[in-house]
Amino acid sequence: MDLEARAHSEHPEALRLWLRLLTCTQLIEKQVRAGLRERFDTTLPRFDLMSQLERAPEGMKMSELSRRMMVTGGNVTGITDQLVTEGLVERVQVSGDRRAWRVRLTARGRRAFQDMARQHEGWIVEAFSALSDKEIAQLHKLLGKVKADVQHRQHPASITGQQATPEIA
Amino acid sequence: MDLEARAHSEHPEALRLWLRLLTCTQLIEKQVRAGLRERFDTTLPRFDLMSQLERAPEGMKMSELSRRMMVTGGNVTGITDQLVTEGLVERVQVSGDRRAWRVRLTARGRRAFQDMARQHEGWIVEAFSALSDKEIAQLHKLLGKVKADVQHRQHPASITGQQATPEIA
DNA sequence: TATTGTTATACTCTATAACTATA
DNA sequence: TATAGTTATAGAGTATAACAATA
Repeated sequence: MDLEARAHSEHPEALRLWLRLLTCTQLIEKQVRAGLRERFDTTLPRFDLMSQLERAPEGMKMSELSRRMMVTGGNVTGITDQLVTEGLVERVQVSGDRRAWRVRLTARGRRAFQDMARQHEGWIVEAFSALSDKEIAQLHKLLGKVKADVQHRQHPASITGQQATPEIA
Repeated sequence: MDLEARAHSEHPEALRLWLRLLTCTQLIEKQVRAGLRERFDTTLPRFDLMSQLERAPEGMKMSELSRRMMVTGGNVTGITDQLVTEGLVERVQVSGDRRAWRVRLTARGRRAFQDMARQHEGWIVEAFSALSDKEIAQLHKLLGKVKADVQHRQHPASITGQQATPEIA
């Protein structure tokens, strides 16, 4: 991997691809953030945390949330505190380790999330409405290669292979 | 576009695609931000501004920078101020409109940018090294459809069609 | 000693809105 | 009046590091 050996503009296609990828993500992300703020008075990280918990009915430890959300632990504490105050999630003791918590959605949190998730899915479906089902699958597959490769390069020893982890990095 | 009519999880493929797109972008973006900070003590928005100027030898107005960078005008003022202080860009009067400026790279700014751009390109080429040239072209094309469609939906009257524009939004 | 989670802090990035100067 | 740019401000989002409690 000799970066210097790569002459400038020898690979302009990769660069153009990156700029386009970044633009697409930013465009969609801005729409989603605005929608979450306007309709549900919430933010993307809060929505992200709740969506992680929705698929873990028995809850998830702070450290696991941190890893999956790709942010450091202090931030997870802050977001969790907000959601606890609003009664949307709760901290439950982990039996056998009195340092750790499991965070899980409350009944109210689950209802609130389902409401948001339905709207959110509508925004996303609309964002990709220019693509056919086949094209969506193609895009998904190509990005899968990129993701696996980048993650492998960032965390060669990782076996879980699900998400990058700022806590480890 | 009846969002309510779209039953939950009726289009899980679009949702999965979005999560993967977001993850890929975040993974690469974190690498780029870290690299710019560690090696050049700079940030992505600063790099972005300079890269816009590199392709406009005669400079670019603040409003055009704002539109292309997809951020509001106040932020462009702040970033430009920093770069002016460091001697990397300069403000030039626009003849015929005493309200406006052209911002352009100084000779030193151009040299500094070329240095950063070479490294940056290396990081990006590496990030997409799992893809063949053909796959990169496919991905670029598919994302092009998404971009055009999302932008058209956000700014139906726009003729330029290059970038979303927070100043208009 | 190492790990889980919390606290405190600081900085980047961004949008909003009020403002000045000019068109 | 409208536009170009600036200023002031507030808030989201994030990382770092020091810390307490427990393993």
